[in-house]
Amino acid sequence: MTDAANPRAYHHGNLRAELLEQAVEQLRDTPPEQLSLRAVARALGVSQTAPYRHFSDKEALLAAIATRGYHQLLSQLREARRSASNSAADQLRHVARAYVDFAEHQEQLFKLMFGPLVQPSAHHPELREVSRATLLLVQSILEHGKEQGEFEEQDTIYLANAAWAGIHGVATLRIDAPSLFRKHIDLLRQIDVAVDTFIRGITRA
Amino acid sequence: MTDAANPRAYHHGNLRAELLEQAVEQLRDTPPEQLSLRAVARALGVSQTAPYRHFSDKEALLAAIATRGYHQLLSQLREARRSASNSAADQLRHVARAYVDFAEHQEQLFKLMFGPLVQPSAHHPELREVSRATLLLVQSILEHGKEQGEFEEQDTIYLANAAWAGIHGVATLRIDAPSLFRKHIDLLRQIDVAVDTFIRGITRA
DNA sequence: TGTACATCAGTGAACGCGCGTTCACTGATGTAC
DNA sequence: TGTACATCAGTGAACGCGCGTTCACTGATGTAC
Repeated sequence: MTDAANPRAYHHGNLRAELLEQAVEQLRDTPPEQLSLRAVARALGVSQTAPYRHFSDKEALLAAIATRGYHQLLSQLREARRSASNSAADQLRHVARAYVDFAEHQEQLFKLMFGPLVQPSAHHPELREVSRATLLLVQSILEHGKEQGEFEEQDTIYLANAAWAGIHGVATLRIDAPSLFRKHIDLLRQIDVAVDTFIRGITRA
Repeated sequence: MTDAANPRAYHHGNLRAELLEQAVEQLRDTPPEQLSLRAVARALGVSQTAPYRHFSDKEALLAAIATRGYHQLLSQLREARRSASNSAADQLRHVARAYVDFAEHQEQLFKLMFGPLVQPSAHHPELREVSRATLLLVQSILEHGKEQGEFEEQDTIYLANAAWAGIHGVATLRIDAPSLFRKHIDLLRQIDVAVDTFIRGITRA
């Protein structure tokens, strides 16, 4: 999102965008709880109070990052679905891979998005909306499967939640229990086993 | 674990046990990252350096708490399995409920156990062992199901991971995405849908 | 049973740290005439 | 085109905070004879 015509605006310019970018950068190896406004400003060579021109407080910065993260995740999931065939099962497999991939490559950002620091429900309508859209995507795939006669007719909400939980669980355990879930495990195969088992569980006989 | 004969030992006594207990108590409404050694000591009416008689540093305290947590979780899961019938499917259902129940009632402790603050692999062999035992319990149920001819023959490790991920995902989303996973959702039904779908996916035709 | 001594659990003052946030300010940019 | 002024983005010093940890200490408990 850097202004290309203004790569390093000096006094005026795109500090807001640069703050977001730098914060995401720092989330590459810093847990969200340890992210510090001062450190972000420092890395940008700007005074530690400069961020307050663009964000009312730290929480506002975090919320903006999380929102950005959800947009990114959502667009990657949509892209994954688009790249799959018309089979709902196939779409689910692709989306699951993209989801875990996102968590794998943006670990701390993923944690911020699903952590207690920023709660979608609070005063962030945009954040709320975009996080909801993620779940709706999964629901939509299941609906599609039903319409095509691929899947059994069941309560979509609970089923979608179950599917999402399975995917989210793989992503989370990979991060949170690496000693049990990383060694000797082929991640792609693990995802496929989880998704395929789920699909077999809801496929029309 | 309080020494019953010595409920409030004054100068000597069970400070170590009381520190653990108080820390767990504080984890009832404080995220693990915010748990402070000083606050624990303060709550016990003891000087802020007293804990250093019993734990070499903060991390040692956290590791002890996590170990305790795993023991507790493990024993509750075993109890759940014991209370189920001989059917592997039934056992899985009971264990899943106990797992989510634990996470629901000991949210912050659960996060500590699966968070980055304490890593089982490091210098905590007991922690490592007991966290591994949790996964082995799930594996054992699946093996049992195979032996009884209930379940199909498949790679147990990947299947156990998938089952665990599904359960862990429900527990985690319940905590981390309450706005999407709490309202209008009957938790018990949600668990059953997830487990039953999984079971149907691996049941012998 | 009594004394001398070692050990052990707890004290309290002090250290240095990085943090979020406030405040009054400065100097550059944009606008009206 | 030039001047007067308002606005806006950034500065730098300072605040108060709670933290983990160290240090030299004290006083109670346990042990040997």
